[in-house]
Amino acid sequence: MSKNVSDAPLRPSEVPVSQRVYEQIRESIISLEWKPGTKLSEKDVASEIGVSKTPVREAFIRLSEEGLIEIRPKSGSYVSEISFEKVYECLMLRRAIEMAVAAEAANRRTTLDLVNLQQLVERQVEAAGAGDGVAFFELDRDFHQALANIAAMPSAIRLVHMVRGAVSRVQRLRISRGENRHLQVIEEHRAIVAAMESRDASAASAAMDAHLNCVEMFAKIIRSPEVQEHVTPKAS
Amino acid sequence: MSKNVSDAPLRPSEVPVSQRVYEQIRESIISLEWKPGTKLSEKDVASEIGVSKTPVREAFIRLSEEGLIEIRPKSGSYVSEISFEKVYECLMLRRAIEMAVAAEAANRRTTLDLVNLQQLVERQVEAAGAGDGVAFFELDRDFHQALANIAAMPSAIRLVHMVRGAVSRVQRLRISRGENRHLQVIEEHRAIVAAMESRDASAASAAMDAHLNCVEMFAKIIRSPEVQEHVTPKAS
DNA sequence: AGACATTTTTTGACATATCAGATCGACTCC
DNA sequence: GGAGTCGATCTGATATGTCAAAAAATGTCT
Repeated sequence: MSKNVSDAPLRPSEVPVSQRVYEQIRESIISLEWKPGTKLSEKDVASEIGVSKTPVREAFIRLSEEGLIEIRPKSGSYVSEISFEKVYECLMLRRAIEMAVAAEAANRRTTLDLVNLQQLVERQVEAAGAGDGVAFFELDRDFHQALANIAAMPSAIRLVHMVRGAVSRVQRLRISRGENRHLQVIEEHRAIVAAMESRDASAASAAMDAHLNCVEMFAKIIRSPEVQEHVTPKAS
Repeated sequence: MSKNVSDAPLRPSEVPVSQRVYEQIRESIISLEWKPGTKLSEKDVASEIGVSKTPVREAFIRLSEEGLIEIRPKSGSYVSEISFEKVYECLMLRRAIEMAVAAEAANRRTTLDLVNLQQLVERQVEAAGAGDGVAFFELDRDFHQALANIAAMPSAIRLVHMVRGAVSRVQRLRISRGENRHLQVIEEHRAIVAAMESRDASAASAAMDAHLNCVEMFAKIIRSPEVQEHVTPKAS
């Protein structure tokens, strides 16, 4: 009776604290709430979030593995600087991984998979029509994740997630700028689905290549004036 | 005086304990000294190595991120099972990443880079001639790492490292079997260098594709009887 | 005043302690 | 006899404490 079982079960055990801390810090970094170069003390962050140093430390480890923070032993932890080189590298890596995913998915897709992909694209059409950028963004993520599932490449999701961290900071800036290429994305997704339909691995790979054209993306990013302000000067 | 400064702990600060623990555990897993499914208790491993649980836990986190161990919260940590699906996925991912690296390296390589690559290949020829499998293996690693450096893609190295973990366990088995394709590897490396020389990104990518032909590699792995014994049965 | 040595403080690396969930076996009740 | 239950115990998750290295502040000598 004393235990609340059905009241507002916050599920204190459902999701580990370290995971929550990780996501929270990651969001703070990606949203540029914590600017590049900011010093992060384990103790301070811990007390700010309201947990002990341990989960914060574990989150720091994971974040440093995906390059979002830099841990200088016995000295301090800092939010990683944004460099064009790093952004470009991550764009290339994501493209490479997703091309492989698309190719493999084209080989493995079932009829049901195809239908699901088509539905995802349709829902993206709706979201774009409704001007719901957030939903569109999530559906885009779902689309790529669905491809990874079809390809039976779960690790690819993890790798892409890691690599996207570096890009997200600058992408967020561009998105908030009002720019959107929803209609173009939908067409590109349709091209990928079409390749899936014909089980054409090379076509799927090529369509994904076009979808994640890193050169063009990078050019757009570079042009964005908001990004310029947040990027680290070349001399470093 | 009571503190031993020069006794056994040569450089207590040189390399972090958690890093050493990580490498040690990783080696134990990859060498199959710790077989898939083995239960790893933080406490036991800690006392076995002679450190506290904290660095062990940090090592566990990193190892679980690259899929070598599986942490079941509040229950236990286990050495991950080897599955053909996972091995094949990791082969594909590595190939995809390294193809991108090769393409970018072909675009960026300087004359000095080219010379260094050629020297690396020559040293591989010597190692192969001397039958020094270990040196050959290390030079192979150096070759791929050099490509990543030329391409200015440091994250690629990390990703490949993570992905290789899953493959290393079965590759180790094949290597110990006496099989080696040193001469073939050298030829493939030469093809990559040739593409570098002509700054031909697509040729470099294709050469790397041939070098890391995952279908063929996977077929060889599957055939290997030693591997069969260590892989997890499909039903699981 | 400026460069160097010292100390003081901050910080993360690591150790230890505590807590709560998961497991498994013994026991009970049907 | 078997299914369900309860709890002893093991385990990882988290909190707290300790310590040494690095950076910053201070003092000192030239």
